[in-house]
Amino acid sequence: MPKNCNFIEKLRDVGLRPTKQRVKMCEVLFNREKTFHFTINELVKMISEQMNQKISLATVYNTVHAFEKKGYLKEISIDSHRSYFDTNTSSHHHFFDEDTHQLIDIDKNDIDTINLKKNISGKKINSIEVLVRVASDNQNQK
Amino acid sequence: MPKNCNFIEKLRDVGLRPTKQRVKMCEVLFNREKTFHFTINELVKMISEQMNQKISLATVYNTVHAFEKKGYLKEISIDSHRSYFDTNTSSHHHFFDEDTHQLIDIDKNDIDTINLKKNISGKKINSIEVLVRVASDNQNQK
DNA sequence: ATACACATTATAATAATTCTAAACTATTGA
DNA sequence: TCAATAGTTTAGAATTATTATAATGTGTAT
Repeated sequence: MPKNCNFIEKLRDVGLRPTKQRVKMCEVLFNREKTFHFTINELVKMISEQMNQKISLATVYNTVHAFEKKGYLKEISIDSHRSYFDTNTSSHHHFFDEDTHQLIDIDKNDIDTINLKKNISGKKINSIEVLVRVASDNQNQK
Repeated sequence: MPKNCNFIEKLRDVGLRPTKQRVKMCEVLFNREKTFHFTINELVKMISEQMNQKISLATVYNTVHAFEKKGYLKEISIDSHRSYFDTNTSSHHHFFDEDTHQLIDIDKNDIDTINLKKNISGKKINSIEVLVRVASDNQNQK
Protein backbone atom coordinates (compact mmCIF):
# COMPACT_ATOMS: atom_id res chain seq x y z
CA MET A 1 0.00 0.00 0.00
CA PRO A 2 1.55 3.26 -1.12
CA LYS A 3 2.00 5.86 1.58
CA ASN A 4 -0.21 8.29 -0.35
CA CYS A 5 -3.36 6.30 0.29
CA ASN A 6 -4.09 7.73 3.70
CA PHE A 7 -3.56 11.26 2.40
CA ILE A 8 -6.03 10.66 -0.40
CA GLU A 9 -8.56 9.45 2.12
CA LYS A 10 -7.74 12.25 4.51
CA LEU A 11 -8.31 14.84 1.81
CA ARG A 12 -11.54 13.21 0.69
CA ASP A 13 -12.76 13.12 4.26
CA VAL A 14 -12.73 16.88 4.59
CA GLY A 15 -14.09 17.44 1.10
CA LEU A 16 -10.90 18.40 -0.67
CA ARG A 17 -10.18 16.74 -3.99
CA PRO A 18 -6.99 14.72 -3.81
CA THR A 19 -5.17 16.40 -6.65
CA LYS A 20 -1.52 15.68 -7.43
CA GLN A 21 -0.42 18.94 -5.84
CA ARG A 22 -2.44 18.44 -2.66
CA VAL A 23 -1.25 14.89 -2.17
CA LYS A 24 2.34 16.02 -2.72
CA MET A 25 1.89 18.78 -0.20
CA CYS A 26 0.45 16.31 2.28
CA GLU A 27 3.52 14.15 1.85
CA VAL A 28 5.84 17.07 2.41
CA LEU A 29 3.88 18.36 5.38
CA PHE A 30 2.52 15.34 7.18
CA ASN A 31 4.82 12.45 6.33
CA ARG A 32 7.10 13.10 9.27
CA GLU A 33 7.55 12.15 12.88
CA LYS A 34 7.59 15.57 14.49
CA THR A 35 5.37 18.55 13.96
CA PHE A 36 6.59 20.89 11.32
CA HIS A 37 6.76 24.68 11.36
CA PHE A 38 7.22 26.49 8.09
CA THR A 39 6.78 29.72 6.21
CA ILE A 40 5.20 29.78 2.75
CA ASN A 41 8.62 30.46 1.24
CA GLU A 42 10.23 27.53 2.98
CA LEU A 43 7.39 25.28 1.85
CA VAL A 44 7.61 26.38 -1.77
CA LYS A 45 11.33 25.66 -1.70
CA MET A 46 10.83 22.20 -0.20
CA ILE A 47 8.14 21.25 -2.69
CA SER A 48 10.22 22.41 -5.65
CA GLU A 49 13.10 20.31 -4.39
CA GLN A 50 11.02 17.18 -3.91
CA MET A 51 9.00 17.43 -7.11
CA ASN A 52 10.15 16.98 -10.65
CA GLN A 53 7.48 19.31 -11.98
CA LYS A 54 7.01 22.91 -10.89
CA ILE A 55 4.24 24.06 -8.60
CA SER A 56 2.58 27.44 -8.90
CA LEU A 57 3.00 29.85 -6.02
CA ALA A 58 -0.73 30.53 -6.17
CA THR A 59 -1.43 26.84 -5.69
CA VAL A 60 0.76 26.71 -2.62
CA TYR A 61 -1.10 29.67 -1.13
CA ASN A 62 -4.49 28.25 -2.07
CA THR A 63 -3.68 24.81 -0.77
CA VAL A 64 -2.18 26.02 2.47
CA HIS A 65 -5.28 28.12 3.05
CA ALA A 66 -7.53 25.21 2.15
CA PHE A 67 -5.66 23.02 4.64
CA GLU A 68 -5.87 25.76 7.23
CA LYS A 69 -9.60 26.15 6.77
CA LYS A 70 -10.10 22.40 7.07
CA GLY A 71 -8.04 22.22 10.24
CA TYR A 72 -4.91 20.57 8.87
CA LEU A 73 -2.74 23.60 9.51
CA LYS A 74 -2.67 26.42 12.00
CA GLU A 75 -1.16 29.84 11.44
CA ILE A 76 1.26 31.29 13.99
CA SER A 77 1.95 34.96 13.47
CA ILE A 78 5.22 36.24 14.87
CA ASP A 79 5.29 39.79 13.58
CA SER A 80 4.04 41.67 10.57
CA HIS A 81 6.78 40.14 8.45
CA ARG A 82 6.90 36.62 9.66
CA SER A 83 4.10 34.13 9.72
CA TYR A 84 4.44 30.39 10.20
CA PHE A 85 2.16 27.46 9.72
CA ASP A 86 2.12 24.53 12.09
CA THR A 87 1.13 20.96 11.27
CA ASN A 88 0.19 20.47 14.90
CA THR A 89 -3.28 21.97 15.09
CA SER A 90 -3.98 20.93 18.66
CA SER A 91 -3.84 23.55 21.36
CA HIS A 92 -0.22 24.12 22.29
CA HIS A 93 2.28 26.89 22.76
CA HIS A 94 5.56 28.03 21.24
CA PHE A 95 8.99 29.38 21.76
CA PHE A 96 10.24 31.69 19.06
CA ASP A 97 14.00 31.86 18.79
CA GLU A 98 14.78 35.36 17.64
CA ASP A 99 18.34 34.41 16.65
CA THR A 100 17.57 31.46 14.41
CA HIS A 101 13.97 32.43 13.62
CA GLN A 102 12.81 28.99 14.62
CA LEU A 103 9.48 28.15 16.11
CA ILE A 104 9.65 25.41 18.74
CA ASP A 105 6.79 23.63 20.49
CA ILE A 106 6.56 24.05 24.23
CA ASP A 107 6.13 20.69 25.87
CA LYS A 108 2.73 20.37 27.53
CA ASN A 109 4.41 19.42 30.79
CA ASP A 110 6.55 22.54 30.82
CA ILE A 111 3.72 25.03 31.00
CA ASP A 112 0.60 25.14 33.13
CA THR A 113 -2.79 25.29 31.48
CA ILE A 114 -3.75 28.92 31.05
CA ASN A 115 -6.88 29.72 32.94
CA LEU A 116 -8.77 32.95 32.70
CA LYS A 117 -10.83 34.21 35.57
CA LYS A 118 -12.92 36.42 33.32
CA ASN A 119 -13.93 36.45 29.71
CA ILE A 120 -15.50 39.13 27.57
CA SER A 121 -19.22 38.81 28.12
CA GLY A 122 -21.19 37.15 25.35
CA LYS A 123 -18.02 35.84 23.77
CA LYS A 124 -16.67 32.35 23.42
CA ILE A 125 -12.98 31.55 23.63
CA ASN A 126 -11.75 30.18 20.33
CA SER A 127 -8.13 29.71 21.23
CA ILE A 128 -5.47 30.58 23.75
CA GLU A 129 -1.93 30.89 22.44
CA VAL A 130 1.26 31.63 24.30
CA LEU A 131 4.33 32.84 22.47
CA VAL A 132 7.62 32.95 24.35
CA ARG A 133 10.29 34.94 22.56
CA VAL A 134 13.81 33.87 23.41
CA ALA A 135 17.24 34.98 22.27
CA SER A 136 20.84 34.19 22.92
CA ASP A 137 21.92 35.10 26.43
CA ASN A 138 24.86 37.30 25.44
CA GLN A 139 23.73 39.36 22.42
CA ASN A 140 20.61 40.71 23.99
CA GLN A 141 20.99 44.46 23.70
CA LYS A 142 20.12 44.41 20.00
CA MET B 1 2.70 74.63 30.60
CA PRO B 2 1.68 73.21 27.26
CA LYS B 3 1.00 69.51 27.29
CA ASN B 4 3.63 68.98 24.59
CA CYS B 5 6.53 69.74 26.91
CA ASN B 6 6.79 66.31 28.42
CA PHE B 7 6.67 64.73 24.98
CA ILE B 8 9.54 66.92 23.82
CA GLU B 9 11.54 65.83 26.83
CA LYS B 10 10.51 62.24 26.42
CA LEU B 11 11.66 62.22 22.81
CA ARG B 12 14.95 63.89 23.70
CA ASP B 13 15.53 61.38 26.46
CA VAL B 14 15.62 58.48 24.06
CA GLY B 15 17.61 60.38 21.45
CA LEU B 16 14.82 61.20 19.04
CA ARG B 17 14.59 64.73 17.75
CA PRO B 18 11.31 66.31 18.78
CA THR B 19 10.05 67.18 15.35
CA LYS B 20 6.54 68.48 14.73
CA GLN B 21 5.45 65.10 13.42
CA ARG B 22 6.83 63.12 16.32
CA VAL B 23 5.36 65.45 18.92
CA LYS B 24 1.99 65.26 17.18
CA MET B 25 2.18 61.49 17.13
CA CYS B 26 3.03 61.48 20.84
CA GLU B 27 -0.05 63.55 21.50
CA VAL B 28 -2.26 61.23 19.53
CA LEU B 29 -0.74 58.10 21.05
CA PHE B 30 0.10 58.93 24.62
CA ASN B 31 -2.20 61.77 25.62
CA ARG B 32 -4.93 59.47 26.86
CA GLU B 33 -6.08 57.69 29.96
CA LYS B 34 -6.22 54.12 28.74
CA THR B 35 -3.76 52.15 26.68
CA PHE B 36 -4.35 52.39 23.00
CA HIS B 37 -4.30 49.66 20.38
CA PHE B 38 -4.06 50.66 16.76
CA THR B 39 -3.09 49.60 13.27
CA ILE B 40 -0.91 51.82 11.09
CA ASN B 41 -3.94 52.65 8.96
CA GLU B 42 -6.01 53.70 11.94
CA LEU B 43 -3.16 55.85 13.20
CA VAL B 44 -2.66 57.58 9.86
CA LYS B 45 -6.37 58.33 9.76
CA MET B 46 -6.36 59.76 13.29
CA ILE B 47 -3.33 61.95 12.67
CA SER B 48 -4.75 63.31 9.43
CA GLU B 49 -7.95 64.19 11.24
CA GLN B 50 -6.18 65.98 14.09
CA MET B 51 -3.64 67.82 11.97
CA ASN B 52 -4.15 70.67 9.61
CA GLN B 53 -1.25 69.64 7.44
CA LYS B 54 -0.80 66.25 5.83
CA ILE B 55 1.58 63.63 7.14
CA SER B 56 3.49 61.27 4.91
CA LEU B 57 2.76 57.58 5.23
CA ALA B 58 6.50 56.91 5.27
CA THR B 59 6.87 59.21 8.26
CA VAL B 60 4.19 57.35 10.16
CA TYR B 61 5.93 54.05 9.48
CA ASN B 62 9.35 55.47 10.36
CA THR B 63 8.13 57.11 13.53
CA VAL B 64 6.16 54.11 14.73
CA HIS B 65 9.22 51.94 14.19
CA ALA B 66 11.44 54.45 15.95
CA PHE B 67 9.02 54.45 18.90
CA GLU B 68 8.92 50.68 18.86
CA LYS B 69 12.69 50.40 18.89
CA LYS B 70 12.91 52.82 21.78
CA GLY B 71 10.30 50.94 23.76
CA TYR B 72 7.37 53.35 23.46
CA LEU B 73 5.29 50.93 21.44
CA LYS B 74 4.94 47.18 21.23
CA GLU B 75 3.76 45.25 18.21
CA ILE B 76 1.02 42.65 18.58
CA SER B 77 0.67 40.43 15.55
CA ILE B 78 -2.70 38.80 15.08
CA ASP B 79 -2.30 37.12 11.74
CA SER B 80 -0.42 37.75 8.55
CA HIS B 81 -2.86 40.50 7.64
CA ARG B 82 -3.41 42.23 10.89
CA SER B 83 -0.83 43.77 13.15
CA TYR B 84 -1.49 46.16 16.01
CA PHE B 85 0.66 48.42 18.09
CA ASP B 86 0.12 48.88 21.78
CA THR B 87 1.04 51.94 23.85
CA ASN B 88 1.26 49.71 26.90
CA THR B 89 4.72 48.20 26.58
CA SER B 90 4.71 46.44 29.93
CA SER B 91 4.22 42.70 30.00
CA HIS B 92 0.53 41.96 29.64
CA HIS B 93 -1.83 39.84 27.62
CA HIS B 94 -4.71 40.33 25.18
CA PHE B 95 -8.07 39.25 24.00
CA PHE B 96 -8.65 39.55 20.30
CA ASP B 97 -12.28 39.90 19.35
CA GLU B 98 -12.61 38.23 15.97
CA ASP B 99 -16.00 39.86 15.33
CA THR B 100 -15.06 43.48 15.93
CA HIS B 101 -11.30 43.06 15.33
CA GLN B 102 -10.59 44.75 18.62
CA LEU B 103 -7.61 44.06 20.82
CA ILE B 104 -8.44 44.24 24.52
CA ASP B 105 -6.06 44.09 27.48
CA ILE B 106 -6.48 41.18 29.85
CA ASP B 107 -6.59 42.43 33.40
CA LYS B 108 -3.56 41.25 35.38
CA ASN B 109 -5.87 39.80 38.03
CA ASP B 110 -7.74 37.70 35.51
CA ILE B 111 -4.83 35.59 34.40
CA ASP B 112 -2.15 33.79 36.37
CA THR B 113 1.48 34.57 35.72
CA ILE B 114 2.77 32.20 33.07
CA ASN B 115 5.56 30.10 34.40
CA LEU B 116 7.69 27.82 32.33
CA LYS B 117 9.31 24.76 33.83
CA LYS B 118 11.91 24.61 31.10
CA ASN B 119 13.53 27.03 28.72
CA ILE B 120 15.65 26.48 25.63
CA SER B 121 19.20 26.07 26.93
CA GLY B 122 21.49 29.04 26.46
CA LYS B 123 18.56 31.30 25.72
CA LYS B 124 17.06 34.14 27.64
CA ILE B 125 13.33 34.83 27.69
CA ASN B 126 12.59 38.18 26.11
CA SER B 127 8.84 38.15 26.43
CA ILE B 128 5.85 35.96 27.11
CA GLU B 129 2.64 36.90 25.36
CA VAL B 130 -0.77 35.31 25.58
CA LEU B 131 -3.37 35.92 22.94
CA VAL B 132 -6.94 34.79 23.58
CA ARG B 133 -9.10 34.81 20.50
CA VAL B 134 -12.78 35.25 21.21
CA ALA B 135 -15.86 35.48 19.06
CA SER B 136 -19.57 35.85 19.43
CA ASP B 137 -21.18 32.85 21.08
CA ASN B 138 -23.76 32.19 18.36
CA GLN B 139 -22.03 32.70 15.02
CA ASN B 140 -19.13 30.40 15.76
CA GLN B 141 -19.23 27.89 12.94
CA LYS B 142 -17.70 30.37 10.49
C1' DA C 1 -16.61 8.03 -21.81
C1' DT C 2 -18.68 12.42 -20.92
C1' DA C 3 -19.88 16.37 -18.62
C1' DC C 4 -19.35 19.30 -14.98
C1' DA C 5 -17.48 21.24 -11.15
C1' DC C 6 -13.41 22.24 -9.13
C1' DA C 7 -8.11 23.04 -9.39
C1' DT C 8 -3.99 24.70 -11.29
C1' DT C 9 -1.42 27.80 -13.73
C1' DA C 10 0.93 32.05 -15.40
C1' DT C 11 0.29 36.41 -15.17
C1' DA C 12 -1.78 40.67 -13.69
C1' DA C 13 -3.46 43.29 -9.92
C1' DT C 14 -3.48 44.80 -5.32
C1' DA C 15 -1.81 45.94 -0.85
C1' DA C 16 1.56 46.77 2.56
C1' DT C 17 5.92 48.31 3.46
C1' DT C 18 10.46 50.13 2.44
C1' DC C 19 13.67 52.79 -0.35
C1' DT C 20 15.38 56.99 -2.57
C1' DA C 21 16.86 61.36 -3.18
C1' DA C 22 15.63 65.98 -2.71
C1' DA C 23 13.92 69.47 0.36
C1' DC C 24 13.50 70.69 5.07
C1' DT C 25 14.45 71.41 10.10
C1' DA C 26 16.47 70.93 14.74
C1' DT C 27 20.79 71.27 16.96
C1' DT C 28 25.46 72.61 17.69
C1' DG C 29 28.99 75.63 18.22
C1' DA C 30 31.43 79.66 16.31
C1' DT D 1 22.63 84.88 15.85
C1' DC D 2 23.84 82.28 12.10
C1' DA D 3 25.79 79.02 9.42
C1' DA D 4 27.05 74.05 9.07
C1' DT D 5 25.57 69.62 9.59
C1' DA D 6 23.30 65.72 10.85
C1' DG D 7 19.04 63.85 11.12
C1' DT D 8 13.99 64.05 9.30
C1' DT D 9 10.21 64.40 6.22
C1' DT D 10 8.30 63.93 1.93
C1' DA D 11 6.36 62.24 -2.59
C1' DG D 12 6.81 58.93 -5.34
C1' DA D 13 9.21 54.78 -7.01
C1' DA D 14 10.49 50.15 -5.87
C1' DT D 15 9.88 45.99 -3.56
C1' DT D 16 7.56 42.27 -1.46
C1' DA D 17 3.79 39.41 -0.20
C1' DT D 18 -0.56 37.98 -1.33
C1' DT D 19 -4.76 37.58 -4.06
C1' DA D 20 -7.52 37.84 -8.36
C1' DT D 21 -8.22 36.50 -13.16
C1' DA D 22 -9.19 33.80 -16.87
C1' DA D 23 -7.69 30.09 -19.59
C1' DT D 24 -6.44 25.37 -19.36
C1' DG D 25 -6.40 21.05 -17.07
C1' DT D 26 -8.18 17.26 -13.95
C1' DG D 27 -11.06 14.42 -10.68
C1' DT D 28 -15.52 12.51 -10.08
C1' DA D 29 -20.18 11.05 -10.73
C1' DT D 30 -23.14 9.40 -14.05
